[in-house]
Order: sequence, then C-alpha cells, then structure tokens
Amino acid sequence: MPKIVDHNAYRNEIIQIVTSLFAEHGYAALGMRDIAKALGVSKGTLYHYFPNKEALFQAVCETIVQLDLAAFAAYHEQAGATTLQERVRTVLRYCAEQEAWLMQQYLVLMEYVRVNGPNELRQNRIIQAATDEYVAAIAQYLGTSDHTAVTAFFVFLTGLIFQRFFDGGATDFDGMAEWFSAVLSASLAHADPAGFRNTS
Amino acid sequence: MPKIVDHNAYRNEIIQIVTSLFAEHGYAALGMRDIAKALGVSKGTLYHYFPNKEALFQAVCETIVQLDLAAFAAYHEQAGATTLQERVRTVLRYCAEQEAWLMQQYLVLMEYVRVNGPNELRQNRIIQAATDEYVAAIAQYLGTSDHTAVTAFFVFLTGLIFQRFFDGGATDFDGMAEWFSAVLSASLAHADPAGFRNTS
Amino acid sequence: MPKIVDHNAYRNEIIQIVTSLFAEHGYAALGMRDIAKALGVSKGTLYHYFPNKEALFQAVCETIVQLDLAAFAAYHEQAGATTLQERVRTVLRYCAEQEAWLMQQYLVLMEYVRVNGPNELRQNRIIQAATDEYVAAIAQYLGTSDHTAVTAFFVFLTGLIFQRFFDGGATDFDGMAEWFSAVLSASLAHADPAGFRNTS
Amino acid sequence: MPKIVDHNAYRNEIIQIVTSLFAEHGYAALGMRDIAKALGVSKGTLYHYFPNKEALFQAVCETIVQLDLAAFAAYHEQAGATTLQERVRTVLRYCAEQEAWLMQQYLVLMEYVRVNGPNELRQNRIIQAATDEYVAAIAQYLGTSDHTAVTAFFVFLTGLIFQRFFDGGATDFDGMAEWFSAVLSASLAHADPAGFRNTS
DNA sequence: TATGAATGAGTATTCATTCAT
DNA sequence: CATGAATGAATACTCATTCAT
Repeated sequence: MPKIVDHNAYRNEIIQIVTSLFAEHGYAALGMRDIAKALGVSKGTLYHYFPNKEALFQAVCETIVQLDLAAFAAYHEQAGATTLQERVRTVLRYCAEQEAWLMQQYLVLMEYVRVNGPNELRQNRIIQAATDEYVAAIAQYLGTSDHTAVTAFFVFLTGLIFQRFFDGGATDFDGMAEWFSAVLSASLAHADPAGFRNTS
Repeated sequence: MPKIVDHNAYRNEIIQIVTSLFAEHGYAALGMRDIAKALGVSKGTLYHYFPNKEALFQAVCETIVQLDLAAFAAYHEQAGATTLQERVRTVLRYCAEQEAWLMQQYLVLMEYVRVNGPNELRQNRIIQAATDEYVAAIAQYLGTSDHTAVTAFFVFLTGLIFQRFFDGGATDFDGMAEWFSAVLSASLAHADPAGFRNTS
Repeated sequence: MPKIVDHNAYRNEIIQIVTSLFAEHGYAALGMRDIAKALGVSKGTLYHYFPNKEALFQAVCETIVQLDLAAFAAYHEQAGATTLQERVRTVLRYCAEQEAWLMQQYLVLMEYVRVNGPNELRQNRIIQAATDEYVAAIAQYLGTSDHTAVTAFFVFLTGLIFQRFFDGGATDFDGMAEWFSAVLSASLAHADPAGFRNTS
Repeated sequence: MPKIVDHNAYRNEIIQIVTSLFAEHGYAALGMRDIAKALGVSKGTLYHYFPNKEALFQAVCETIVQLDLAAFAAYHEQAGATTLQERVRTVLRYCAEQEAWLMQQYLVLMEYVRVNGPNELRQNRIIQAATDEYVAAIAQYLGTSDHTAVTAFFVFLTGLIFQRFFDGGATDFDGMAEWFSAVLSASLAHADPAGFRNTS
C-alpha cells in the first residue's frame, strides 16, 4: 500500500490552486518552481502528478471551462428569467459581473498560444470544444436553435470584453448590451416567429 | 553599420523593420540577438537606439496603429462603395482579408499587456486612443453618427477575429458577417431614417 | 507482484530480464523507473532486491559472460566443423552473426567501467576471468595450445567489432576475417605442425 | 571594435583545456558548469564559443585526431626505422607507450556514443574519417598499399588496447606485438614481393 | 513485502543587458 | 558610434533514492 494519498483527488486539488496562479501571473511568468513552492511541495512531486507544464496548463484549462459553465448555470437558475429578452439580458449581466475573471482567462490563453506557437493550439481541440460548449449552453438557455445568432452573441460578448480591456473600460458595457440585446431579440423573433420555447 | 547618421531617422527605420518581426514571432520568442541580426547590426548598436527591449516594443506598438488606419483608408478608397450596405460589407471584407495580420497585431498587443502588467495599460492612453481612431474611421466611412452602433460593429469584428483564432477558423466568417451586416443595417436605418450621408 | 516468494530465485529472474534491458538501452539511459515498469513491479520492490542501481548492474554484468559462453558452445556444436580452417571460420562466422549483440555487451561493459571508475575494474577479477574463459573456450574448440595465437585471435575479433562500430560498418567483416583466417591458420600450422587435435 | 579577443584563438585555447577535462572525467560526468568553472569563465561565455555541449565535444574529437597524428609523426621521425619489420615494431612501440592515453580517448568516445545514441554516431563522419586518417598514416609509414593488411593492423591494435584494458594489463603487449608483427610482415612480404618502398 | 509519493540536487540551455575596447 | 565578449540568473525537466503506509 502506498502512502495514503488519493492521486486523483490531489491532482484536482493542485489544479484548483494552480488555476488562480496562472490567472494571476500568466503562463510564462509562472515557473514550475513557483508553482511547487505555492503548493508547498517539491518540483519533483509536481512532476509526479503532471508530466510537464503544458499538461498542467491544459488540465487547468479544462477545469476552467467546467467551472464557468457551472457558474453560469447557477447564475441563471437564480435569476429565473422567463422571456427571451430577459434571458438575453441575464447572459449579458452575467458577463458584466464576471468580466474581470473572464478577461484573465483570455489573457492567459493568449499568452499560452504565443509561447507554444499557434499551430499547436489549432490542433488542440480543447479550446474549440470549450467554445462549442459555451455556445450550446447559451443556445439552450435562450431556447433557440438559431446557431448563427447565438454564435454572434458569443462573438459579441468576447469582443466586448476585449474592447473594454483595451480601452480601460471606457466603452459602456450597458449601452453596448442594450444595443445588442435589441438587435438580437429582433433577429431571434424574426427567425423564430413561433416564439420562444423554454427548453432548459 | 547604419547608413543613416541621423539618430531619429535610423530609429524609425529600425521600428519599421522590427514591427514585422514582432508581428511574426511575438514578443517573447524574438530575442534582441535575432532583432540585431535581422537589422544587420550588433546588439550593442541596437541598445544605442533603444535602452531596452520593452522600449523598442512600445515604439513598435505605436507605429502599428498608423499603419492600419492608412491601410484601411487605401482599401476603402479603392473599393468605392456608395450605399450603407455596401460600405458595411466593404469593412467586413477588409477584415476578412486582413484577418491573419489583424490577429497578429492583437497577439502582440496582448503580449504587451503581459509584459507591462494590465495596470499600466489602463493608464496608457495609446491603445484607447487607437481604438477611438479606429471607431472614428469606420463611423466616418459609414457616414453615421450612431456611435453605439459603430462601436458595436467594431466590437463584433474584434470578437469574430478572436473567435476564429481560438476555434481554428471553424466559425464561418461570411455567415457571421452576413448576419451582423443585416442587423447593423437595420439598426442604422432605423436610427438614422433620413438616410445615409457620405461625409468622407 | 512477484509470483515467486523465494528471494534469491526472484532476484535471478529480475537479472535475466534486466540484462536485455541494459543491453538495449545502456546504463545511463535506463532508469530505475523504466526497469520497474518493465518488470511489472514498483520501484520500491526493486529496491528490496537490489540496494541500488549499481548493484543491479553488476549482477547483470556477471550474468552476461555465462550467457555468451553457452551461446558459443551451442553454436559450434551445431556447426560441427572438423578441420582447423573450418573451425577458425566457424568462430568468425559466429562473431559476424552475433556482432550487434556482442557490441551491445561491450558497450554495457564500458559503462560499467565509467560507473565504477577504471581503477576498480583493475582490481575486479570478473572481467579478466571472463576474458580467460573466452580465450580458453576458443583454444579448446580450435584444439590448439598456442595461447598467444588464440589470444591474438580474440584480440582481433574484439578490435574488429569495435572498428565496425566506430565506422558504421564501413570495414568489411568478411575481408578482414579472410585475411586473419589465413594468417592465423598459417601461424598455427607452423607452430603446431603435428596438426590439429580436436580436444573438445 | 569589440573587446580585443581573437575568437578563433580563444576557441582553440578552450578546446585544448577541455580535451584533458573530457579525458579525465568522461562526457556525462563533466557538466558545462564544470567546464566553465575550469576555464574560469561563465557558462554564458562558454556558450558564446560553442553552441552546445555536443559541438564542444566534437571540436575536441577533431582536435584529438590531429594531435595524435602529429604525435605519431614526431615519434616515427625520431625513431628513424628503415626496414618494414622495424617500422611495424615502431608503430607497436608507439601504441605501447601511448596506451593509457589512447584508451582514455576510446573510453570517452564510447561514453559519448551511449549518451547520444549510436545512430547519431553512425551519421557522423568524424570518427570514420579519423579512422581513415589513422590507417592512411600507418599505410604511408609502412610504405604499403595493402589496405586490408593495414586495416587489420589497426584493428589488432585497437583490440589489443581494449583487451589489456579489460584484463587489467594481464595480456602481454610485447608478446602479442611480436606475434602480430611476424604474421603481418609475412603477409606484407608475400603480397608485396617487390619489397618495401619507403614513401614517407 | 510492497507500494508509489516525495524529494532536491542535478542537467543543458537561453537571453536581456553591460561594458571594455 | 559600434562591437561582440561576458555575465548570471532563470527555465523546464530528470532521476536515484528514501520512507510512510
């Protein structure tokens, strides 16, 4: 019998902690040495659970997606919106509240891409799968099957977060949200005239 | 061996060349040694014109914006679109064609952020000013004063480029463009019923 | 999970398996982790049977000699050559066929030297004894008591294998064998005019 | 003007010193850190002159060959042997005297091979070229064009050095030399009946 | 007896920057 | 002004070994 340690449980514990470390320091600036120190273990131990930095990062990425989806589910459950308009606004409000955290994730992701080369990312299905999951979650919540519109919604949200990051928050989130909410609702109503079917 | 004795002129020449180098290789992957070699100069000489890598990088960032605005102006001048719909499509087509290059710039920008820390970015007006200039250029070209709609357009373009970067091009640019083009035109027509005034 | 409870028996089983592993990968490139994995055992278990990597390696070295002598005996028994010339050729053919394997052993041996330092080798009778056994085996097979000639034969074989290792096989084995076979036969015939006595 | 340092001269100086370091400690046990320390410079400086450990080692290898050839030339010049027999003996005596040094070289070489994998060696022409040079030098000195015999001579010398290394010097060098000298002379005389032409 | 978690010193290599010439 | 030699701290990763369970 080995030392009594649930390998998988500890792995997850590491991921939990390291997630915030990456968010705070980014990919390149956070060395394996630093990570180990923050975890209170040796480098060797860290490598015992993850074969290399990249694997650790990817595990973190996968976790983040699940965390985000769960957080969104919890949020909209509590919000209890019923009409399409309200639900669109709920999504927007969620993003507004999570903005800083979402941006952090984007930042780390971008850095990872630059460090490891974009090509490896392209072959990496994780991020594409994550995007699909996000879009699907929104589509289900909005109760529409208009994939283009929902993707456009997601794209707009992404763009808005970046925009506000770049201009230091000068762009008014609510104004943009209002505008997009209106055109999106109009578009969905037009494409889906039978009305809004709650499928959640 | 710089042919140009004028300090400032040579500085600019360096910036011109290094801009494309950073765009291609990113910040971290491009060493001062590589830059010097590409310039046909010794590292020491490079340090005579820029005190450190960061200063060089910032000079490059400032240059990029001007290059882009000029490129867009040249593009739409040649396109010669007259109706609002056409001009919206011209902008979209421009982005589609420039997509890779635009993404490269975004990547460089993101690295700039990681290098300097997000805080300094907030205080740094360069990027905010750049965004304003981009939005203004589009507004002028479209001949509308609906700032919100134009900003939304810009935001959507930004988001679309990132989206396609992350999913490896899986999202269909033309489909998204079509969709957004429609809602934007409708929105602008509604907000600006008097029609479209070419103010360029 | 060793099936065999007898400590010594299991030790030998390990040696058997690990011998081929060292031959294939060499000393430095083969980690205790790899060995344990190949044995289907944990590292801890491995350390129960051998106090350290070096002890395991030495045990392997001792085994190799016995394997070789047995292999040669089996080979020449099957070959059934009767004249001196034929037997010289049989030895040469054996070496040609076993070349890769013999070279692997030499490599392992060399690493043994590096590991223990050449000085310890000098004091270590194992290898010297092994050489004696090899020479004696050949002498007996050739049926001659000309120790010098047989040692020279052995020396030549050793040199030839190394030579071909270093030059990537450029040196022609058969050509060399032919040449040496001729001079050796001549030498033996001259030194031992009474002829060739099969003493095996 | 850079710091006044003759790059090539210093490179050679490094090679000189490092040659003996490799001979003493072997390839793997001698770290770049140790080398730098022995040279009295920083690791960075070392990498300024050699891109990696392997390049440094190869440079050392190439140098060794030249040193050896020169040493042999100096030796036989001084020896002034004129007959074939005498020259064969001169070569043998040279090897006897250089034995320890030659063995050291072989040891380092073998280790390098194990560390970097034999495949890379195979593709590496340096060692094969070195062997050719050695054989050619001997052939020229002996004044014979019998490539097989000279190669056999070389092979025998290699084997003898290894043999004596393995058995701790138990094998009598002079006895072996005598024996081989006789058969070689006989072989050469037979193959080259016109006699021995001094071509040195 | 058997396990595998933990260690930490060790490896080659990189790179922005300084400075003597 | 220009050079490139020199630096040294930093990086990801390896591995024989120990030991609590």
